[in-house]
Amino acid sequence: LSSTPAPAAAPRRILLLDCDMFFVQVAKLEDPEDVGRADLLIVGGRADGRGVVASASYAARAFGVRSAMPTSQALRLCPDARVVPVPREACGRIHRRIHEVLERFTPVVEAASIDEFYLDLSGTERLYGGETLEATARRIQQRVWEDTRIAVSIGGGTQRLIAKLAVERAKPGGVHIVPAGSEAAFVERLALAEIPGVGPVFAETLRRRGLRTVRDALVYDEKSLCLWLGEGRGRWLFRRIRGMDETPVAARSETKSISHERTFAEDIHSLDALQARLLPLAVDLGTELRKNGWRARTVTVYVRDRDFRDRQISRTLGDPVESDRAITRAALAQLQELWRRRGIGVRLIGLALSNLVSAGAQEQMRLEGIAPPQEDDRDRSLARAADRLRERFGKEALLAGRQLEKHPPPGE
DNA sequence: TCTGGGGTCCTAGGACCC
DNA sequence: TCTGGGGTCCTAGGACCC
Repeated sequence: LSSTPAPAAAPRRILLLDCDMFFVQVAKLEDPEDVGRADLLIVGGRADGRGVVASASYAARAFGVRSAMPTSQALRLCPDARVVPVPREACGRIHRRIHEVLERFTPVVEAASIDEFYLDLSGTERLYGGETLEATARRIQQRVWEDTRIAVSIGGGTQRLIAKLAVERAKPGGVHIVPAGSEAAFVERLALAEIPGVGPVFAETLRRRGLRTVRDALVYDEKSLCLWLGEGRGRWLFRRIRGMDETPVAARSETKSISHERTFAEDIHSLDALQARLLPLAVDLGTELRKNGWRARTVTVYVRDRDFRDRQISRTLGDPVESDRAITRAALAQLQELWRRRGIGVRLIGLALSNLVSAGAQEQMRLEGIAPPQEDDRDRSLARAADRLRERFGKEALLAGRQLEKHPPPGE
């Protein structure tokens, strides 16, 4: 170890901007079914009742309504609430507009989710005339409101973890900055379950060790924590409860996987019916894959059984594929195998594509004659032709013919 | 009470190779 | 005759987040 101390780096200036009850705000702006003025508003139901709350207005929360709660339960707590579906398209659109606004303040913007953005303002002190981080945060908040009519809360500090914890203090609609040097003291007051990344299961593991608060855990050295929790989680927790988090803010890395899943109004008890529900997922995912210029090497089919058991089969193909034909063929085979292993009522089916590669960059280096290719040029051109037709005539134009016969589109 | 949909990351075991 | 390590890739399951 060197005896010369490294020069102290200037503390970073990181903000986390969090849109307050984002789905509710977007729903009110879009005003479907005239819910703009509804006080008691729940976003995220489903007509068949098998839905959960994505977001609820503060007035509805006063009745005990919470995110991820079954909508049916929420309506028992708050019978007068209006329920609307998540306005997906609008959420994406407004997300992108907020992102654009933030990029005017710093190029280092990371979208952490649909409604959260990290900003690294390190090195902008001179640009902003020595303005405090708090003052900058308030200007950003004001500008987002003016340009998008979305109210946001902002937390700030020298690290992502601190900004994330601080924003909880800022809600609703405020700004909370943790001064440099007081990170450890800020974290010390918390319960372990409040640390991002400590979920219900981990919290219970810690509780069984007698650890409930950060203070409880601070007395143990790294070795003990690693012994109890394993190397990875022990070290992770040791650093987190001291407010240590060097993770940089960076634009999100490329997408790793894409997936679609569908929960049925009623459990499905036949392989035929399951296959019919899998096909549109495959076509939608294939379309998305090709639109982004990707190919996928791994296909995963998963189900949630009637008894809430989740099962999956994933297969990695010899070559990455992009055609509906190849995706569908793999997916159907995997579904059959899932059904063979346990043919019980199914409430949800899902399909995921991962191991994504860019179709352009993919080297054509496979060894001929080892194994038949998963798809050929004809499959790929067919899929692309189908994409063009769907673009012109709508999604229903080309769903598998069998599909249309069994499930005719609603007449109008 | 009766549990959505979209993701990321981690772990552990087995296959396979050197 | 009894049993190496290390590395990578794949698979299944699960925790966690919004």
